[in-house]
Amino acid sequence: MTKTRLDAATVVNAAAELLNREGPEALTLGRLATMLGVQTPSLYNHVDGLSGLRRELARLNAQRLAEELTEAAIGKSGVEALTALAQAFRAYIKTNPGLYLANVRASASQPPVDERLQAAEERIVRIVTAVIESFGLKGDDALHAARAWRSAVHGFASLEVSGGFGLALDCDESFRRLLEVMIHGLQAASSKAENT
Amino acid sequence: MTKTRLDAATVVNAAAELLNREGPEALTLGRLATMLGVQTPSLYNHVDGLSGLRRELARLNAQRLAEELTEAAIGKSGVEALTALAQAFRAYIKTNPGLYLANVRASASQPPVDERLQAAEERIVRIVTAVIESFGLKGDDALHAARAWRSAVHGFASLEVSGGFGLALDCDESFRRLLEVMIHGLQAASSKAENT
DNA sequence: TGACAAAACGAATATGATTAGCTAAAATGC
DNA sequence: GCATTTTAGCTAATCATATTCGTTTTGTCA
Repeated sequence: MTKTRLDAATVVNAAAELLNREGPEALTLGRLATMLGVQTPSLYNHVDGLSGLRRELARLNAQRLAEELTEAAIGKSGVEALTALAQAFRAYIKTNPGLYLANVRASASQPPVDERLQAAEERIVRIVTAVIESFGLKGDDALHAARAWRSAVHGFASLEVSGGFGLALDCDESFRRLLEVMIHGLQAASSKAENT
Repeated sequence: MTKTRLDAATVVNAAAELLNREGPEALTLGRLATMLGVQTPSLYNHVDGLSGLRRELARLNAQRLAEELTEAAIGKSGVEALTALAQAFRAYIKTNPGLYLANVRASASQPPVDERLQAAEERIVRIVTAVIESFGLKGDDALHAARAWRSAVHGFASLEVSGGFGLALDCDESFRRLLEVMIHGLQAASSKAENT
């Protein structure tokens, strides 16, 4: 077991783990360096400071999520695909709460978005839209519906992991019902779109 | 116009404004002190450091939101109330993006929650639940439906202000359709609950 | 007016991010 | 295999920010 040298991926993965385990306050270059058995300035050989690290984390988050969603959707369509996608989405956020929530920020500020981040985000949109289309919606109807579906699932899981649901009411049951509501509503939207 | 002395409310309001205007990075005690024409340590007379300030901001956010929702729901019921509530919720987040998003964190960590924060959060849950009940749902059915509704609206507005909707597709129209989907789905859930 | 309490201040300290310059190890080219 | 070049890592120094302390100023009110 020889001590291998650090690389960017190792640094970013360790940062993601720290973020998930101890939350945003804990993500400090010092902590990260200790975790990796190295001095703080050495991290600058692999990431562009704290803000560069945050950019990498945003990319990692989008790529991991796209990965999970892709896998969940393979070989399914219609209601089955929509349900599988929703469950994968929620499971991802529960596994990566810190990483996921760290990337929900009031943005519209950094126009030069990372290329790989943008690619992964487009991939996510494409997967969701494709599944929605397998549901009978096309064009802008599908895009609006994809936004609705994503809002519901993202919103539920965000509130869940951030403790927004105070009450002692079963979250699994709530999620099941949310999906029922969305599927009913989308089916109605789908019928309506056909009569046009 | 004599120079009035500072108080806690002024400090917290200024912090909220800074957060909304320039985002979480910009919220620093130094910036805040400059903004208020005072030296940094003076702020400690009014708030308990940066983490105390963040607690106050969480409370302010919940109270402002509860306020807006209450006002929007007055004198309405059923679909009309649900729609008004959703629009008020979205409008609130668009007006207070920094303040709102700063309080979506992976928590479940600080058990000694501020009393006024908790009161305001309960108030929000009560308003939403009451409106859902005016829709024909009772007991746990109403609570699950309230979670669903809140997930959808919170999710939509969060994604909207954080730039999560990349495409150049009208957000107002997407929101209108999201509400249609939710209302359809909740009506279906309501009919189903009646046959029990 | 005089005493008390609250607010503000300057100075000092601690932590964390960042930069610079140096060294040693690893990769590369011959 | 050896010389050159690149790269990772280090120490030391600097900067920004949060926080504490003791003191001074400023309002309040008896």
